[in-house]
Amino acid sequence: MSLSKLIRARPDDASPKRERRKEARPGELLDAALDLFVEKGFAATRAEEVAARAGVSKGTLFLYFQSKEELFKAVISENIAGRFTEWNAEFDAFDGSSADMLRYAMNMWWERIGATRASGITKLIISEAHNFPDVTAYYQSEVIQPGHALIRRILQRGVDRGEFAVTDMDHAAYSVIAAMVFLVMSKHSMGACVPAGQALDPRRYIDSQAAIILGGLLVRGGKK
Amino acid sequence: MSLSKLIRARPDDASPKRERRKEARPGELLDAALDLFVEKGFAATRAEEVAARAGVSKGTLFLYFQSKEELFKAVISENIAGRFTEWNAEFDAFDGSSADMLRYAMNMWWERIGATRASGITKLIISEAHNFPDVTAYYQSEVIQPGHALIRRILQRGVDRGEFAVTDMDHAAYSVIAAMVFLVMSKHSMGACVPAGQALDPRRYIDSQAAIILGGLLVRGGKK
Amino acid sequence: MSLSKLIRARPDDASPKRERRKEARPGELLDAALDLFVEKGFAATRAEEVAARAGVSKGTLFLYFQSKEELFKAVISENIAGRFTEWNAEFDAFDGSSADMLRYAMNMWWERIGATRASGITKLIISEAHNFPDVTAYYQSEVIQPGHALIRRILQRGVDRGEFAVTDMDHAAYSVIAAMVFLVMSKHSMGACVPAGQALDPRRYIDSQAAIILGGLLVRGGKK
Amino acid sequence: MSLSKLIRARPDDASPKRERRKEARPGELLDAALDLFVEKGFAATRAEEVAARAGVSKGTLFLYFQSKEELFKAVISENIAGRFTEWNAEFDAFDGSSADMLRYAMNMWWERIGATRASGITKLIISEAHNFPDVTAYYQSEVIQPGHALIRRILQRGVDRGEFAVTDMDHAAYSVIAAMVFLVMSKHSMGACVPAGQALDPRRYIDSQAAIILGGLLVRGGKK
DNA sequence: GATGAATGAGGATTCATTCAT
DNA sequence: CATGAATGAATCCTCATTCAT
Repeated sequence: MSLSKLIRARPDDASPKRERRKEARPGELLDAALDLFVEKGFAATRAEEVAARAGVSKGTLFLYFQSKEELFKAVISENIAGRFTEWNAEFDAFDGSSADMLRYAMNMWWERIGATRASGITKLIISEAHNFPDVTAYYQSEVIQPGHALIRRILQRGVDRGEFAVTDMDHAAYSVIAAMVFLVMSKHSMGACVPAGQALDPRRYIDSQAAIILGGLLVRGGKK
Repeated sequence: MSLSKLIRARPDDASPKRERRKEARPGELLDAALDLFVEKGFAATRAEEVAARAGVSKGTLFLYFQSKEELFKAVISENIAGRFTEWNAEFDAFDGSSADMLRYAMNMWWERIGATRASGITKLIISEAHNFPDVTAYYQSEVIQPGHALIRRILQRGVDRGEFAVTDMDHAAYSVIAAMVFLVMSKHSMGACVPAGQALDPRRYIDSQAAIILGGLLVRGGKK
Repeated sequence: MSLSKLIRARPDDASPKRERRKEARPGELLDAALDLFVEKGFAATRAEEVAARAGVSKGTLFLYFQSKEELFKAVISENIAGRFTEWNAEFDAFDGSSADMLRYAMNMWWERIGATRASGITKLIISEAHNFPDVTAYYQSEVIQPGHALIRRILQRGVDRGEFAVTDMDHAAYSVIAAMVFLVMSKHSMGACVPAGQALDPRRYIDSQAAIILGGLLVRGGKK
Repeated sequence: MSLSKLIRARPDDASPKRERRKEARPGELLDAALDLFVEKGFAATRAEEVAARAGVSKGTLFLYFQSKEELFKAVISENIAGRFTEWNAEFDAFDGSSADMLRYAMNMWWERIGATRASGITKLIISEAHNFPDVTAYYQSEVIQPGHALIRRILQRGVDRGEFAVTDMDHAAYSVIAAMVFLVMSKHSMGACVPAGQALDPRRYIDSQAAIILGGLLVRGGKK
């Protein structure tokens, strides 16, 4: 065994660097960060690993992001928070019944968030938010609030159009959120709480939850 | 210098430290640990904090528990794992219908676990299990397995007595677990995912979930 | 796994206590200490282990010995230092030639020290003395000095009786000590520096070293 | 908050700390480590002290060496293990009699190891090997084995050329090693076992030991 | 005398972050 | 812009020693 083998070549578990792209972009860092945070947890992911997976050096990460927490916020922004504008616009243009709109919203969430890597963010927030108050605050104001607003908006539309009868708007919105949270949990974390691997079918779960929720909302005799 | 000079004549001098002592120490430590783990997370809680809250020094904690992880396992044992014997005995003696038995089980869980500090353990496992494989393994074998067995046992009893028609035992058991996990999450972690504080009424949630589950289990025309 | 198994029953590796003798004596502690110190090293032996092997509690050890270092000194005293009086007396009474006296001394050392557990003390001093200055000082004054004096005394007797011609007394004494140190090292520590297990025959080594030393001391034509 | 706000515009503020940097760091650390390990013992030397003597911070040490034990191995490699290749080459080219070769080897060892700081390593192994099995194993395979092989090689050459008559190769090799170990011990550790400071003359000791060993090896009437 | 519960100083190692190049 | 060498705060755990009982 030679001396050189006894000297740390490189920080221990720096993942195999992908081919360095000349113009390493913040985007690649965000990508790598999302993967690693979801895979290993936020606290357990080392900044250097993120940099390595993005094919840049540790220093570069901090060139673009002030801190690991800011990186997390940016990941949230990139994958969820920053898309509300687009989603809101989409709903502005929606033309069908409010029941369809709600079903559409829930399915769209599944397609664009729930079924994608982005769903891991929700899991991360649930798991680790406690230790990172800044991130929690950011998530509250940039995701929870707009998300809740979006749902209320659909419900309000139903009420305004005489389709829904809503007594407690918050509670109704909450039912929708609960379904989504539940799907995320069963996808990411329930492993530890469930013995075998019988996964829930998400589409069917969404449909059945939507049906239950609408059952409680629809004006009797009104349009479906 | 002769041997006799090396043997001490009398205690040297009184230092300024001494404290009380008991044998209820482990209990006090487990108590403090549960509180702090739930409040701050397992990883984020320092061993010394646990000791301090129990009113002892750091060293004392390690006198009773080999490591922080062992302490966690002991917390799990004390609050959940160690109580399955008692619960199993209770169900041995249960006399009513299997539907009542299931409702009773779910409500009992809420009273003894869900509504108590112990529910925090489930949250901890969901949040941090990933980083502590030993603890996860312990929880799997000492909580998940026996818990699952207990539920299956109730379902099997229903089948054996002609009350339930169960096609997929695992899936049915899973529905029960899902309800409990959901309650725990909404109590401990959903804060981050829900805007206002409209808490779900756990009793009603349990009742409604039990109704839904039983709706899928009961033999038509059979005894309720 | 029950809670009680998760709580440390007893300090980890406290050896199996021998049957507690009603009158645990310092002697048993010294015995246990010598064994353990030689086996594991002084620093690496925990006070509690010594106590356990002696069948008493940790507290009792400190009742008899002010500190672990004092215990070490007492071990030295008991096994080596304290026996010089007896040895000196023995040599006062010695009647043969000085060459025989030297051979006798070297062989006696082997029988009473080198071949016994006590030889481990020399090894300990060589290995660990550096970190325990008090012990070193004690060993110097209670073993090295009297031992050296004893050897010089033999040499001086040879000179006084016209048997030896000694030019450098210290150097001559040193040759004797070197032989003994070498035997101890080869018995206790050389393992790490020697590949196979071809042990040196100590008796023959002593004889040959004695012959060499005497070859340098004896007056030509004088009595052997 | 938009994504662009999360990306840092400029470095925040200059903190009051910065130091020099090089790539000769490992060497400086190995140097400092050898000094301190020999001076205070391996276990008794704190990692931070090594770093401080090398003029760097604690963290820097662990940047280059995975652990204190790896640092020790690297010290061994740098000072002894890594030099066997060179030594073997030197002996490949040796041209004189095998007796000269043996004398040369012993003297060369003294010059390059025995008389230098590197000799402290042997002492460390003898003293502390017991508590660090990994280091012991490394030393065995990287120093003891090749060293023994080197000596046997010289002896075998003597036999092959009809110069030596060797009955027990291991025992002969062992005699050579014993001389070297003895010198190391008298230099580093015997202090504790010898009263005054009359140091042995190493050169003369080596010569006399070589003579004795060769006395037992040389074929009578053969070439010297 | 004995006990053993309690203490707390001491040290290796990790990793986010900085900054000279 | 990018690098990566350097930093040092933070934390678990051990074990000699004390002292109330």
